[in-house]
Amino acid sequence: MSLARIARTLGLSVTTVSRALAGYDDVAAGTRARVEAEAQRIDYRPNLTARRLRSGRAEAVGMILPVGPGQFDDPFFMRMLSAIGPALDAAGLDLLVTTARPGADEMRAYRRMVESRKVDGILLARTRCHDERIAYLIDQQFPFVAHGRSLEPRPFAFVDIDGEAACRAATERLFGFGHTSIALINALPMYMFARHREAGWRAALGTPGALREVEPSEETGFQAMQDLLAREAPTAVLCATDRIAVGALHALTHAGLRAGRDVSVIGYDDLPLATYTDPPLTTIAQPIERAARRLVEMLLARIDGANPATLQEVWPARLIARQSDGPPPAMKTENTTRETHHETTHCPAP
Amino acid sequence: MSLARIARTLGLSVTTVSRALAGYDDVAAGTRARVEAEAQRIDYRPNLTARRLRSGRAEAVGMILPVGPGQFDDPFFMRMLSAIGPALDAAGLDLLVTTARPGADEMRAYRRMVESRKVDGILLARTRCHDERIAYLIDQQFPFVAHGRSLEPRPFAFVDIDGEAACRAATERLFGFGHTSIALINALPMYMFARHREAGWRAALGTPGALREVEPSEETGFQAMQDLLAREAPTAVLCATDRIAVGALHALTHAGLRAGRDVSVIGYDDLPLATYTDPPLTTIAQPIERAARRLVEMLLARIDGANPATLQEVWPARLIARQSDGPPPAMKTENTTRETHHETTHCPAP
DNA sequence: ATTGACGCCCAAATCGATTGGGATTAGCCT
DNA sequence: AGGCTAATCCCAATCGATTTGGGCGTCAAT
Repeated sequence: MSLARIARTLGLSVTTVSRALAGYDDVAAGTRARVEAEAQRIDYRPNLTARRLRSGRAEAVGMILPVGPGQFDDPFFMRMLSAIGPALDAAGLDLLVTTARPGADEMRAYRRMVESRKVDGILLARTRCHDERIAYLIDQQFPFVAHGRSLEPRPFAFVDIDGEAACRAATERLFGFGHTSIALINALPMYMFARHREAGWRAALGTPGALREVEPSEETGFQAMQDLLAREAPTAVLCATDRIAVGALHALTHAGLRAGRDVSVIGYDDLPLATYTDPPLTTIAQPIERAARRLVEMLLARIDGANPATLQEVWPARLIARQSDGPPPAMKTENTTRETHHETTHCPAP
Repeated sequence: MSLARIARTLGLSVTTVSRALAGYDDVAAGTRARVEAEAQRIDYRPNLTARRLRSGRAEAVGMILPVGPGQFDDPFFMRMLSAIGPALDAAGLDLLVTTARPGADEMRAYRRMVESRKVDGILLARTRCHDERIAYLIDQQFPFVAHGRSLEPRPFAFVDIDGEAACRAATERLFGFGHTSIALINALPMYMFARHREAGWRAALGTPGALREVEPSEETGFQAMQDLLAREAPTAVLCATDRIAVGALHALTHAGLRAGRDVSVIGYDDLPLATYTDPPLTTIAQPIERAARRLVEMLLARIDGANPATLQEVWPARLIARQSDGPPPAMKTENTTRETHHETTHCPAP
């Protein structure tokens, strides 16, 4: 309809109009000017579908959001989407979002996305230690990048945050306060990030304490903390996510304990909320937005055929000290120099 | 490549293969069986791009997420996305997500989406009283449905939650406790939902109290509450969102006051978090997921040409009573029957 | 035997943009 | 004049599926 319309109006062939607009140099300057003027006049937009059919490229990337009880409103994906959006926009790519509940549904969603050729590449988040999705995409040689590592032996492109170093630093901070047994309420060990956080916790000097593994949410954090209080009664607890930490804080309140005084709590994610818990939550901040932008860059490179082994980055996280941690009760009076609100500590790389 | 491949393998024409697969009745039963078997064998998937080009339909709907400081991780959109996903899936539609920061950027994103014909319809959320996006889409006669109403005089399809009735019920509940002056920390009045919540607050019996209007977040809720405490010192505060309420609760703690005893707080949204604040937050729950599914149904109807005036629904919200509200301090001893955890009250329709 | 009526199948056009391989013309050289 | 090059422009094929408008047998009715 459209290229043809310009061609008809100007008495040219569709070919010439197309080439004029595409910048070929076998179009006379005057002709090109006429074409451009007319295109401007009728506000011409190439039909993307036609272009896609011809070029074989979808000019879109896909992302599959896990949905289901407990994770339907995980703030994490929203932050990623927000950062990915503008980056893709700049590259002229669309973002196709599909949802799938973990399980059989999920692989079907990936297969459909790959086979239908609706997208040129896929963004994958919340990687798992043994990740069927990653194996499938590598098998298919389909371009993708992951937020997070995996135990998959074949190389793939990823950006990850160094949760191990961050958790080691957080645990050492707690040991530094004088705690002797530090519990970890972790995410399920199927998630790669959980494994890294646990490794950091274990790598810290001193004896690690009790471990709980839950699907992260306020509810599960609450329950895990209640359970810890009833059994091991730790004086410090590292939580794999802020949502877990919120539940844990509530469990403390519920038990008549005060976080930061009776029991230290450190979270992970630095949700906006974390400043406004009671007490404000010491937590670990990840540069999700920057990571998301880098993921898009990498995906473009992968689509252009870049070697995935050269596209692997691990970025540092940083600890945001607030008031939910401190010396254990027995030592309370000894240590008077508390961290100040919003102090920032950079975790060292491993 | 594909239909043609089946045709070549079977010695048929592309036409016949297409018609066999599409269920036309001018294909012999045996031929159809052979075609279907072969399609199965090579796992045939029609090329969507080609189908789209031919049919002129994009088989996709779009949604534009507002991004920018303060709202980048609003849980609201994530919940909508989660519910929209499966519904679209069932209808065979893709979801194209774009991001835009409010302002000039935003309208450009809408225009691009409409003009490029990348989508057949648009889902629009967080409506504003005077909403340029709605006006534009109506002007263009482009199918869309909104989550929320607007002051736009021309009819358009929407599902909205009756925030007015909900807020009136919440305010009356507070009056019922014996509060005499009830403040409202509202969202900015440009948002239609804010206007409705304010209307409900005003419609309740008794004298309304102080009003604050903020871009909803924990931070702004915190500041507004501090300001209220310094000036009007209300004994009850209704918050337009749970994020505001979280900030408000923190401001109370900060001031040495206890929510639910010294000052009553009611939120709105029933985030998963709300159960785990201190004290657990009395709030208003919206059926976002069901609404999102209905929005998809409506959008399909609109794409098929349905009259938007017949696609307008307002659904009730319900109050979830927890422990952040109760009688004002002076009357504390009189009232001993407190609402129990998780009690549910249905708000009457207006 | 002619005429319909089916039953089954196919060629070709179509959607809109892109592209390889010419075609045409003018200008220049020998 | 014949030959060549360069500058412009266009034909036709292509991407893959859908759809229009028949074509060609076969069989029954007239």
